[in-house]
Amino acid sequence: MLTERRAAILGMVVSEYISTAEPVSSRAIVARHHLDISTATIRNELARLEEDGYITQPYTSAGRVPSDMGYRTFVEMLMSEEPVEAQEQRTIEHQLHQVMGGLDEWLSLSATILAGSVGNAAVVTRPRAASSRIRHAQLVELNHDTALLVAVMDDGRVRQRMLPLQSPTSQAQLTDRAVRLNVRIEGADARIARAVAAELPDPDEAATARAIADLIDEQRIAEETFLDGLNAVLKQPEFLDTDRMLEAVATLQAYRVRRVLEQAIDAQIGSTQVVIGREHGDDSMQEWSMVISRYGDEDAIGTVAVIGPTRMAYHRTIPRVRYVARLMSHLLHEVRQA
Amino acid sequence: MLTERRAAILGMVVSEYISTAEPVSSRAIVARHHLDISTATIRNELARLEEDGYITQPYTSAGRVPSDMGYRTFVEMLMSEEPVEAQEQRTIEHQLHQVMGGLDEWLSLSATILAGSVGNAAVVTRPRAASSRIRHAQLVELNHDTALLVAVMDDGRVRQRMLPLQSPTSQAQLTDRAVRLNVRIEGADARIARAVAAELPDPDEAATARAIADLIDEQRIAEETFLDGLNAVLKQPEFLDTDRMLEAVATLQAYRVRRVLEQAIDAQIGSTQVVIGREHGDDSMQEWSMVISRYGDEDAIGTVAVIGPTRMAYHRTIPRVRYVARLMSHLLHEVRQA
DNA sequence: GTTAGCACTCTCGACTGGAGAGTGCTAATC
DNA sequence: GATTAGCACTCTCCAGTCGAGAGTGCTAAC
Repeated sequence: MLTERRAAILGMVVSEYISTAEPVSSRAIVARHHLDISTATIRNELARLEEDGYITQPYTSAGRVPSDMGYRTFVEMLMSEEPVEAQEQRTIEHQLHQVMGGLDEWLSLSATILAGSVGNAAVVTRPRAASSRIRHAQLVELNHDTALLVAVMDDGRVRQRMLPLQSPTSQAQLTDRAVRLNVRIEGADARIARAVAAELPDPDEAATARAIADLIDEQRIAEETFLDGLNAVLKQPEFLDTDRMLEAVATLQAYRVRRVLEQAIDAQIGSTQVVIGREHGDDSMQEWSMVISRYGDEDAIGTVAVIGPTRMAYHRTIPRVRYVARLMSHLLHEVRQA
Repeated sequence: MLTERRAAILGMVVSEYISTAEPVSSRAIVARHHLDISTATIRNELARLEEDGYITQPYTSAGRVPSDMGYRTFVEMLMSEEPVEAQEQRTIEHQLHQVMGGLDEWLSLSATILAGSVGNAAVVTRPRAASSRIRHAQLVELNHDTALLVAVMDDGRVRQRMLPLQSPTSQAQLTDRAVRLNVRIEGADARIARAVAAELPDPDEAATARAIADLIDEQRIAEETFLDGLNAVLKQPEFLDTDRMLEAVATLQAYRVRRVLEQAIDAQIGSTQVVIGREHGDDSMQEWSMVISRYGDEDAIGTVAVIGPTRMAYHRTIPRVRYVARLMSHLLHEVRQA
């Protein structure tokens, strides 16, 4: 049973370990918190905590290190979140508002900002429409037998694709064709676009509509991710070893990270999910934690996440991920609002 | 003076060191090449080569390691390029042609392919127009007081920007405005677009033209880079040390790499430039080499480069960089051809 | 239940002492 | 004069050792 005192001691072990990265000794606990009980008492409690699986010893007679379960308990019950100060909020918003480029710049920048703010790697995915629709299509002549199809999607994203043409077509004709197509497919999802394609007699026009349908589909599937903060993570003491560092680089760039984001897809917007170490299904992620938050609205959903070693400053990271996610929701709303 | 025999020995030292990453001993040279001269003779020659600055010793009585000048001589005079076999060419082209996405996908993929092919990091920059021009603009309604400006550039790149509107405008009006604008600014560079803006009485139309001018300018300046192969580089034995590895990650992600690419801007298209170690102006690049090639034509120029430790398989890297650059030129030509 | 005291365990850094690789030099040889 | 065998010398690298130090678990007393 986790008595009140034991819980308090666990909290001290976790936060001490988070800040020092060194196994925590009974003496360190007493000294740091000026406790009125002796180190021996602490040791007794530590022994119980270890028995119950909250902490472990790297080797006999070393200090204690939190287990995944220890971190979990810390996150759920013990920590108090460190709020994002008004000053920091202003700095972040300022940085983000300076870029009037487009969605991509925002996403990339927000990953950079978040990574910097928490000292670990950050991933931001492009928002993905629950059901993607096209807003507007345009055709631009590239050469006599190729056009560029530019499609603006529901969520403000712009996609393009080259389109081989059966018969030579001028820019005027292409514009005309786009205008006619737009009337029929504006607001269409992939299924409707394909239905429209089937009805069109002209092979080039039908191909255009099919290409649009493909783009809508891809839009729904492709989840592009923006990663930053590799340097910050690699400086963490857990990677002070070339093998671990290489592994870390590989892990962060691998597909696995996206898998985790996928799995968190059922999370509520606004809520923040924490996945700690072995809680990942994936073995290769067992030394990593992720703090994940969804942003967007019922129509399009993206993900903001921070990745780092399980020894992560959860009390700082969680509110910051949540804050950036909320910010991204607002930004996205501004763009999507029709 | 670099006698013929001495040059031959230098070549052996360099290629041996490139493949083993170990200081090369006199014995290794004789053994590897079944020479009929003794190790003592080799040692005499090595002493001369060292005196002349082509090689160095990491410490007294260790084997020899090429200096930057040694590599330079190797690249200029001694090596014979290893051609890209037909089989490899086919594989690369196949991979590249499978993506019918757009310029960005090509660039990113070509960096990945090149990195994989040479076992080092590769950078590909987006082609930058010598003088950028707009081909086509389109306006899409986002909400009642914001429109999305989508501009297709001369080189097939699509740029977008949100545009605040003074007065509410319907999509029909926006389309109409775009059509009128296109007549005036198609093919315009930034200067002309600005001149057009000055003549337009409607403030929203003028703002649109100005935004287009800005996009054209940015188009010319922004040199987005696609980097891949971080993992491959970090596996090189020169980074078998956490400090060096961290430094390597930082160097590769830093702005410096782009500086080097900028400096190589005067290179001829088709030619391949090699910058070795201290030949970089930058101190922090003194352990790195880059093989750089330009691609494109007189209208738009991009860069393909490989980055790795000075101990790089130049004879393999140079022809592969050249080959990929040529390939990119062709691809770009297909897109740009009007 | 708490605590002082103490023996015990384990890591870590410093030190040491070859073994091995490779050179430079000298003197003999072609 | 170039080449080569022989050998002393230098330096690295690795394995082993040792002691200091940190921290625990246990016991016995409070």
